[in-house]
Amino acid sequence: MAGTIREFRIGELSKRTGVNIETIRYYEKIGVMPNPPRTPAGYRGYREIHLNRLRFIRRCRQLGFSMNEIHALLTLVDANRYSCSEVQALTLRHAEMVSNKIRDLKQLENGLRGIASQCTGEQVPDCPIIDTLLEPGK
Amino acid sequence: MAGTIREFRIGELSKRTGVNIETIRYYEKIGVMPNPPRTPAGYRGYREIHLNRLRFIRRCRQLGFSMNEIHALLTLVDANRYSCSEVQALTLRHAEMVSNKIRDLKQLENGLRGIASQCTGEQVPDCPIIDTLLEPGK
DNA sequence: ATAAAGCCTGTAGCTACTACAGGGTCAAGT
DNA sequence: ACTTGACCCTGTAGTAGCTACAGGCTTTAT
Repeated sequence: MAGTIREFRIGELSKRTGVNIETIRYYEKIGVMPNPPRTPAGYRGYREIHLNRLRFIRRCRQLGFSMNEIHALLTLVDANRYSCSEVQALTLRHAEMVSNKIRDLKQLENGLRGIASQCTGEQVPDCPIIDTLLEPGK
Repeated sequence: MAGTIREFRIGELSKRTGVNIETIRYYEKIGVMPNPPRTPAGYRGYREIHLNRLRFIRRCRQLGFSMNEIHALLTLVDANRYSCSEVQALTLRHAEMVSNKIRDLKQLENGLRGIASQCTGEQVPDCPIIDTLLEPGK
């Protein structure tokens, strides 16, 4: 019983991870997922190890890591010579980028609400938003 | 003197707006910038009107509007039958999207800092971040 | 006269996928 | 045995919003 390793197809991998089939094949092409063994008919045969790896990737994506960053993480993991501090550094660097983006978006939102608040909201063809956007000056 | 309309080339338009040359031609191709008149040699000839329009577009982009949204705004402006309330609605709709994005990114940042805080930061090859990412469960 | 700077078109590349087209394979039902 | 439908395969093209050439013409300055 122990030792019985069940293989499954890409469709099952897709359903169990929530990553869609084309995306899995794409991950294989760009090298973040390994080339799995094939059946005689050419079907990909996956195992638990692939499931874990794909979940790892999916979680990283949900955390907003780029494929490059994920690649870096996986390289560390694959080499089995990653150190906690390296991974932490990568993570915090990414968190910095995220908080910068938040800051930018907040400014942007303020800008938008600011110009929108100047509108009367009436049905007149003369709008402070448009006027603002058309103003000269770089 | 008044009435002397100076034409200028794409390079000058680019410098005065901060939008680069290829992007200007791209905007022309997708129809947000008009086809300008050409010199006999085929050079594009721009005037103040183009400058204003391009600045409008650039500002919209800085405010995070998609090209589709900009297209919609410009169509309203071009038809000269826009109403302030339409423009305001479009702007507020966009502001909503921005604040949603901010909310998502904040969650994301919390997630990242949360897992990073579990690290010792030491040079050991065993990392709670990696462990977390490798955990089973969809 | 020539060299440099500027312009032209058109195509390919970037991210991270998604959506086909056109085909092969497999298991179940008749 | 045969057919149907679900599944899988490869490869290409599309998405957004640009950017970066390649290869060639024009204009300007020396």
